[in-house]
Amino acid sequence: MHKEHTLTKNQQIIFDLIDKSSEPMKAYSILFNVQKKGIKAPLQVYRALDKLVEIGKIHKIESRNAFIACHNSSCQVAKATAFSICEICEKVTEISSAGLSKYLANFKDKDGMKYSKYNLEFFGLCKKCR
Amino acid sequence: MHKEHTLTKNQQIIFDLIDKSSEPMKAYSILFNVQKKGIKAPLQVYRALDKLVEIGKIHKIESRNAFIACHNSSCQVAKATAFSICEICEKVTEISSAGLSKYLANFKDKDGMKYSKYNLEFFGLCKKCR
DNA sequence: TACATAGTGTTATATTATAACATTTTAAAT
DNA sequence: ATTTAAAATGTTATAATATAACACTATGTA
Repeated sequence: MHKEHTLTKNQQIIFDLIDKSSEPMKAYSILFNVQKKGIKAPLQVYRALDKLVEIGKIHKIESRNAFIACHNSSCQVAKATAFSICEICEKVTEISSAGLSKYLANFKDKDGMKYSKYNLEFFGLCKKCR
Repeated sequence: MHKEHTLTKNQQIIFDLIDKSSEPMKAYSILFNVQKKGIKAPLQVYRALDKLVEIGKIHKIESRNAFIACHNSSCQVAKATAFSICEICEKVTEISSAGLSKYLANFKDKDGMKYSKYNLEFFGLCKKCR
């Protein structure tokens, strides 16, 4: 469960936009969409994005440089994320699997190193595109 | 095991550089380093990088926009990659765990979707930085 | 109130990556 | 050896992604 944060005006505007979107949004597409609300510069977008990622309200899809809203209460504040990505239609879905999170949270490498955070991106074809 | 490819001149120059590097290299740092060998433009670098990634000789660390040579014969041609990343010194290590690759290669989500490819990045502190 | 922390607005610039087009090299198949 | 198709190259220009630096404002709290 997310710790509750009161979002600031810019954060709220940008979160709402991403949350309503059915697909991951890129920073400059976000910028274009919020210009009518007074957010004019890339930095204003990136600062809000950084904060939203930090508090776990959104996630960055690293392989796509794009952002989606978090809909997974078990992804402890951006620390453990997993996504499936369709290589044709680019649909991205957050994976919510207790088994997977448990496996990865407990994974230790050969040196016995335990990790505080991970990001996993699966690629394949979604139902529609198969 | 990698299918053997004969690298072209540019590919070989760029692979050698990355392979010798003890840390992931970024595209423009690569460019700077190979300019004395006649590779003058970003596109020449990116094309070689694309090909090297495609054939599995190097991997892209998505969260860092950087490239490392593959030292893991089990990462079937760029289809199944896992890395550990130190958040302080930025040291990146390719993870070679039969258990992990088996688990992820066989992972199916709720829709029974099976994936053809994945990339996993773990974050934490390396031995030195702890 | 005063203080610290976080957020904002703005301009400029750095960094990462691709488009488009002409040419050359390579490998394989006659 | 010659043709041919695919891959790679060289080049200029530009697109897309992201941060630096600085002045200022809002917010919470001691």
